[in-house]
Amino acid sequence: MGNRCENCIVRQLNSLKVLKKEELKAISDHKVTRSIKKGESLFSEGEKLNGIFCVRSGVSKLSKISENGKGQIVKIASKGEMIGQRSIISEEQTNLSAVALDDMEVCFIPKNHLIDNISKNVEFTKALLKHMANDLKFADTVIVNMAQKTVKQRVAETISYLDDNFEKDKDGYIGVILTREDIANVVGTAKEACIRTLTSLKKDKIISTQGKRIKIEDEKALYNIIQGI
Amino acid sequence: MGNRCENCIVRQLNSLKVLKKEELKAISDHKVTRSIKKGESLFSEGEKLNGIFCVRSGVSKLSKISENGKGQIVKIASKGEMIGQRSIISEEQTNLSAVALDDMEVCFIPKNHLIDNISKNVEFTKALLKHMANDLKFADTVIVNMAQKTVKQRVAETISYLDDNFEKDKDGYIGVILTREDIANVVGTAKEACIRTLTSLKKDKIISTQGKRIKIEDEKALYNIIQGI
DNA sequence: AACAAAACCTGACAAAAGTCATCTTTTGTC
DNA sequence: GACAAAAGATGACTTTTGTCAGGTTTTGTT
Repeated sequence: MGNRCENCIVRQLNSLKVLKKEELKAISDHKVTRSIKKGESLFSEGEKLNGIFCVRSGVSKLSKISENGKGQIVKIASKGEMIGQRSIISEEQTNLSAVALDDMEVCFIPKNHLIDNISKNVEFTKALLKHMANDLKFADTVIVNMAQKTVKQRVAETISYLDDNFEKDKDGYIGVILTREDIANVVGTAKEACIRTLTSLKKDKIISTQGKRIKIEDEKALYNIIQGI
Repeated sequence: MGNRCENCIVRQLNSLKVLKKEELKAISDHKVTRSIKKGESLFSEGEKLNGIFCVRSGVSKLSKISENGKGQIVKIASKGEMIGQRSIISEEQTNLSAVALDDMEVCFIPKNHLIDNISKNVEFTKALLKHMANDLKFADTVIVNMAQKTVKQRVAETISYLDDNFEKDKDGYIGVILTREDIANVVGTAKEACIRTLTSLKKDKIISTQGKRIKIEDEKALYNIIQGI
C-alpha cells in the first residue's frame, strides 16, 4: 500500500495535521485502507469501535435510529472527516451508524495508536478538543432549528448547508447525492413532506432539480426562507 | 475569600478534579466568586467571555435565541457544572446566554489560567475532551428527540431528565423550579402545548404538581410515554 | 431494450401543534 | 392583606405535519 499518511492530502483537513512526521509514520504503519461500496455500512449503532475511519473519498451518512424506528441523519461526512472519534474518546460503544452514500475509500486507524498520541501530544489533544467544541456548537444550532423552525425552513437550511459544504458538479448541482428520504432524515420530517417542500421550492424557482441532483437558483430567496421571511 | 479551589467539593464534579494541588492553587488565586440573583444574566449570546464560570450553588439555564425570537433552552447547569468552556476552547464569542433560575454562587476563572493548564497538563485536556465528547453524544440524542418525538414524549423526557439529574426536595418534588414557559423552551414547543401536556399527565396520575413543583407519580407509565407506547 | 425494483410524486384525510383570546391562580411587593 | 404583575390554564380555531394509498418516473440489472 503506497498511501502513506505523511503524504496524504486528506490529513490537512483534520486533527491529524498537527502530528509530527514520526507520529504520522507510526500511524501509517498500522492503518488499513479499505474500499466501501455505496450502501455498505462502516459500523452500526451500538458497536464497539477499535479505531477511527478517516475518509479519503466518497461520502457517508451518520445516523441514529430512534425508538419509533425512524432514522435521523446527524452528519454527512466526506473527504478529510474522521468518523468515530467521539466514541473512541469516551471509550464506549458508538451511538451512530455509518453508511456509505457513495463508493468510499477510508483509512482505518487502530485505537491504540491514536490513544498514544492523545496521551503524549498535547497539540493533538487540543486539536481534537477544538474540533469537538465546534461540533458541539453546531449541534446546539441544529437543536434550535429542529425545535423552532418549520419543515420548509429546515429543508432550505439543509440545502444551503449541503451547498456550502460540498463541492458542486460541472453543471452546478450540489455534489452530494441524497435520496429524498435521506434529506427527510436530515431535516427530521416525513419523506412526503420533504418532497412537497422541494416541489414548492422548484415552483418558486428557488431551486431546480434533475433526478436527485439539486441546484440553488435563487440564493437570496433561499436565505429568506431559512430566516422565515 | 476563604473558598479555596483546593478544598472545594464542587471541583470533584468537573474536569478540574484532575489538576494537581499547585495548579489548583494558581487558579484559586485568580478566581473571583460572585453571587448572582435569580433572573440575572451571567452572559449573553454573542459576548466574548474572558473565562469560565464554575457553579457552586444554584441553577442556570443556557439558551439560544432563534431568528424568530423564541428562546431554546439547551442546558440546565447546576452545582459543579462549568459554563462557558466551549467558547473558551474554540476562542470565539459564546453562542448561548446564561441566566440564573435561582440565586447562584459561581466562581469565575479567568481564561489565561485555564489555557495554561490546557497547554501543559494533558490530563486536564483529556478530561475536557471526554466531557465534551459526552456533551456531543447527548446533543445527538436531543437532536433525534426533537426531530422525531411528539411534544408529549419530549415533555415526559424532560421531566424524567430533570428528575434524574437534580436532587429532589423534602416532599419528593423535582428540585429545579422551572416556569411552564421554561419547560416549553426546553421541549421546543409553545407554552400552551406544554401546559396542556402537563395537565394531561396529571389527569393520568403520572405526575402531580404543586405550583411550579413537579413530582413523578408513576415512573413506569412516564417511561412508556417517552418510548411512545 | 426489457424488466423489476427503487425512488419519486400527489391527493385526501387525520393528527399534532401553534396561535389568539380570555380567565384564573399564584407570587411578590408595598 | 391588598394590589398588580406574572404565571398558569383552557377554549376555539388555524396551520402544519404525518399517514395512507395510489400513481409515475428513474435506476440498475440482465
